[in-house]
Amino acid sequence: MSQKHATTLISSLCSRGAVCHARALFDEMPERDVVAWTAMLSGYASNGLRREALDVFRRMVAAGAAPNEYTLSGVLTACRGPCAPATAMPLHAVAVRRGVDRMPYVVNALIDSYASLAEGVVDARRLFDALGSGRTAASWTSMIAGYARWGQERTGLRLFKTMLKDGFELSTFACSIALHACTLVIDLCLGQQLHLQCIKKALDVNLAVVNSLIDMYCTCARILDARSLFDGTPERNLITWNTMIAGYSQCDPLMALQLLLEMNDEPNCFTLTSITSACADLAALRCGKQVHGAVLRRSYSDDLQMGNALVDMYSKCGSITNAKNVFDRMGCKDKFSWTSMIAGYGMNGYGNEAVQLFSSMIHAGVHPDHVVFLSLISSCSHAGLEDEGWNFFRSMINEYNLQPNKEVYGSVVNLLARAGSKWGEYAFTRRSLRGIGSRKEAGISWIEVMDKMYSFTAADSSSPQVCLADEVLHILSQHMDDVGSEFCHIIFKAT
DNA sequence: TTAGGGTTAG
Repeated sequence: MSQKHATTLISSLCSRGAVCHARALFDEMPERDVVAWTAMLSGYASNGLRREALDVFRRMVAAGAAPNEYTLSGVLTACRGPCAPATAMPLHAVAVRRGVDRMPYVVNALIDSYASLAEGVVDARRLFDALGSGRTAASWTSMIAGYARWGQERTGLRLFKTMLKDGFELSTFACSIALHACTLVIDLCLGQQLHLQCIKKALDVNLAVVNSLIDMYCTCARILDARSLFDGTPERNLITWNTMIAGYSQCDPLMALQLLLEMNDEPNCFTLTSITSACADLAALRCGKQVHGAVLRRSYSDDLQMGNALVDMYSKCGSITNAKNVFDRMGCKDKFSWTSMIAGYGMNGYGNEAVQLFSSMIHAGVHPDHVVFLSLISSCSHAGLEDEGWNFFRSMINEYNLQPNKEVYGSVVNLLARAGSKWGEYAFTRRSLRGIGSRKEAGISWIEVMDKMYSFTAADSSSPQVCLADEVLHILSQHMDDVGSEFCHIIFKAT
């Protein structure tokens, strides 16, 4: 077999996923030119075998074969994202040395690789700007996707509009990325405009576009629009099902379970995470345990998001021992894992455990946010740990420089109101809160509410909660909507 | 004979 034929065969085998056969053939080749090396490494890269792709590249260089523009764009594909086996920079240097760094495919692959890391977005933009009129549709989409990926969705959407102004046709790629950006910033209006454009240009037959549309409608609380698209799609893939199930798990958990039963595909890790979350919302412990069994059978236990969802589910189902078991077995934990477990302790009345776990979290080097403090203060409130809760509130502001949001204020008010007879000990409340500064929420300053509560308490310390009730309820009825629920809970209990 | 961009979970 000639080298040319062998190379064609390697490429063909890889495109069908038969990478091992391709590699066997590659190893048997007596001689390999740059095309053969490139076919092998690109084959690995396109099958997600990134380390292998990079390994072939290194062996190729060691063997003295000179990489060309095809090689560079192939190996750069393997070097995207935070888990990439290498970063773009050394490959960029190779491309410069070989004189191929300005070739369109190579530049686009470089933009894509740089923009796959948060710290590389600026470098990607520099390359993108330098391209000028040499930009292709792929340059635009890689750059827009880079912005959307790293929290600069608005910049991405502005670039998307510039792209259209510059005369580039709306492609399925650009459209799905732009829709994803709309989803991230919850821009239903732009999302709907894009939907209309999709219909006009017949892009709505593309599954990635449809999936992005479904996701956008689910996130923008238009579940019926999402469902109508879902029902109207003749071809659905696992992502379509997962997106719809995830949408339902947020607003109609029973329907999420129903959809799982209708699904023909084998559920994956994404599916089971959403289903676990649906079970959590329904407090359906038996169902949740079955899902956990399915997770174990499929070896999804090591997945971080899956673990977090299971901790949350067991916590909300009141099974704190199971929650802790899952938490302890998690090989890798993030902020959400700790928050779910702390909140789990709190909602099940284990205030001391929540406080201890917070210490462990700090010890583990995880930086707390509003949600952690909200869980903690709420845990302390439920467990009668007023002093601890109040100290956490102060530490949130003074040590961690976090401005309390309305939920945290609500929880603190709850904490103080529950203190009951100890209320007098919090005489410093008003002064301390004044120090924080006034915060207007829904037309009323929380400080004003706290002031009111304080003044009524001071006026009749024998029955502070009852005294609070009428006045606070009056304020709430005039100015509060959803944020008042925590107050109302206290008030109804007190009166 | 070798190369590119997109969509799903807490």
